Amino acid sequence: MDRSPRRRPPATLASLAAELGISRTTVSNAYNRPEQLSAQLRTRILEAARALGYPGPDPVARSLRTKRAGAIGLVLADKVSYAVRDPVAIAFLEGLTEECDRARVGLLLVPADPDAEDVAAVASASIDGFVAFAMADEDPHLEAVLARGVPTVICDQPVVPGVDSVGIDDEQAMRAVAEHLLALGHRRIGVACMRLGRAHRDGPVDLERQLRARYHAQRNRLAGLRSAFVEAGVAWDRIPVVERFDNSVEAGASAAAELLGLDSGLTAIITTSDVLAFGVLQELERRHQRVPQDVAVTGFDGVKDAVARGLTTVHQPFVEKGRRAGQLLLEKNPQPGGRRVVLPTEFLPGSTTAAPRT
Amino acid sequence: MDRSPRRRPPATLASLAAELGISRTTVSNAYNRPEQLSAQLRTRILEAARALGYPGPDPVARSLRTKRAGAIGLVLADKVSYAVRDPVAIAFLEGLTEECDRARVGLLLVPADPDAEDVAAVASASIDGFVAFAMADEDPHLEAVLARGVPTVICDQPVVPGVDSVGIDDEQAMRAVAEHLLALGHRRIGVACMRLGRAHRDGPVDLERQLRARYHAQRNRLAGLRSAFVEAGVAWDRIPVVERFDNSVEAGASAAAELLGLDSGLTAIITTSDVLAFGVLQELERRHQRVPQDVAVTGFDGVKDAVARGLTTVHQPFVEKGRRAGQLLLEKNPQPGGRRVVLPTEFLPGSTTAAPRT
DNA sequence: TTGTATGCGTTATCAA
DNA sequence: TTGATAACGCATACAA
Repeated sequence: MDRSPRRRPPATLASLAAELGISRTTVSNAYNRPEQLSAQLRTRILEAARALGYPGPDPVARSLRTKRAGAIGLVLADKVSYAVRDPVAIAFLEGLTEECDRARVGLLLVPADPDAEDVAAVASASIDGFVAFAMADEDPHLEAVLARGVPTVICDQPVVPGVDSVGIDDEQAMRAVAEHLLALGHRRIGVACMRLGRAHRDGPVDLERQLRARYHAQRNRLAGLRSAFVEAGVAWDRIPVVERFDNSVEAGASAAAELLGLDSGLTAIITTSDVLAFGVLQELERRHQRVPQDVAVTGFDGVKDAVARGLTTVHQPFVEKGRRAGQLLLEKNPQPGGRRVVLPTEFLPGSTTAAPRT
Repeated sequence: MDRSPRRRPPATLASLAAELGISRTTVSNAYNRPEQLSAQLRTRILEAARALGYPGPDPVARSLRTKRAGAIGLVLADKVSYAVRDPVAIAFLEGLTEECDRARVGLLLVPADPDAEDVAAVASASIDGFVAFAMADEDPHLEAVLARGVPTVICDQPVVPGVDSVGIDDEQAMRAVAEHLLALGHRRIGVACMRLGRAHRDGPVDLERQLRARYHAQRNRLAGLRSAFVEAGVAWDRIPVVERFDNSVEAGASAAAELLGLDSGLTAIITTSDVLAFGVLQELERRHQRVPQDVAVTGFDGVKDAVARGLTTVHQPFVEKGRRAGQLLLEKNPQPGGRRVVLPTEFLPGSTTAAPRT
């Protein structure tokens, strides 16, 4: 990544000025303040620049001087490639990039691999502000973001004093799902949730781990289920909960298999993401279990595919979430931080839930 | 976006060193070369940093000094938000971000609104290299990319001497579609293509405009159709071709309407993207025209949805395309530019094409 | 293990 | 309309 066709040291503003026998200021103005010099001189400068292979003012040096990078950074709890693989992340990006376009700033996707404690990418991102999306409570990458001291908006994370945040009421949203299934008469229900900590771990989750979950959204969604169950007189400790590190269809399928292994008489499986729910559906189909007759299934997020397939789920406005995050970060007249935006969710009953058979 | 809780001028490496009565070098080492100083001193420095609110070495200043930004830029022929809306762009990003993750660099999405001649974002992006994706031949943003003189890989664009490129054989790929329909017996065929120039323009396209199309992929796909038709003895100038600026379902629907207006006896509609094809299908359904019995439809790209819906299309390996672009740009041992990667495509006959009636 | 000196390439300020 | 000067904040070669 360093093949340059040049010989001599690359031209700079200074070398160009020297060559022309004029000052650096004038050369700088030729690029940044065209009206500050005669069109004639400007043309001469630009031509000399071309002749010398001067590519124009160095962006980094300019940023150093102007204290503007012209970009904001997005950090999420995973590799960069996750951001363009997960439908929820993509939808969030849709809203966020809309605001970037409006403000004419770039968006830097910053790597934050949960397997790596390597925070360098966060510390060395040349940006004017950060959006942190769905990160674990003590993720060092998150701490690095906060430590940068640049304007920041956090999403789907616990409130941090003085920092703007955007989110939903996960607990309340998930209660709707539980109440729906309970009202239908389900009692033997399994739960498949996403990662609860930064370490790879798949398997059953005890109450202790549920309460200590490091991911705000997962913790609160489980809490919503728990309180609804308890209120309905269903012993929560009888409800099998399994965790999957990856939020993938495959993970959902294996979670379903594990749940049915724990209790083959389950009449419903609740998941904390639509993607996991797709996996559950897949596994049930493989086992020739009918949905919803044999097993009811629910998701969370309300992504397009889920709605199209009639999955019972909860819609959260992820595009709007990204948009609001962008607005908070990019607004013209900076406000003091610490604002809190809570977006509404909507329970979407679908065709994957019904009353259990007798 | 500028709310800082600080009073005095923000701390720097120098001010911190001064405060501690040590040299800047040592403070720098505390961050970048921990093994170069005693753990004790290092701790003292880091603590003082925290106390003074010093967020660590400034990334921009560091980049200026080290000549590394730790990020690459992606420029495509549209706003940033397009990159996360179009399924092909998303898939390309999937491959590209994989390589970013591997190389531990960030990805900067650079705005290049076709409506704006504003090239500043490209000129001022702090990056170590560029990927240019599907840009118009004389797009000023593309010229700005090339002018930057940083390592660059171009995708789905005409070869530029000395610049690495990745692409497919659009002409050949599209020929397969034409030959398929011709073999089935279709003769009255309409074509819906994507934008052929940077200016907004929807409507019929004459041969002149086809030949002068500024978008490499569109130009070649049309050429592929043309040569196949001519070879089969079908007069190309009888084939209605309509253009749509937006690559959207709505655009596809309106293109279908326009084509049927031009020739209500069409037995097949060819599109140059799956997304447009979805729109065509939608419009045909609205008109109670059956596919493929009344009208056959083809797409291009082979996106997931298209395959799932049985659209007759051409699959191109966009994920691999992004991956290869990333590899060329990020490889450890830089090679001289000018390499050319041409990826294979695959014609995928589906259920949306059949012989015309009678 | 620590410090000194220098330069990275630019823009802002102010004076001419 | 143009130019001189002074930062911007840091890392590196080299000396101590």
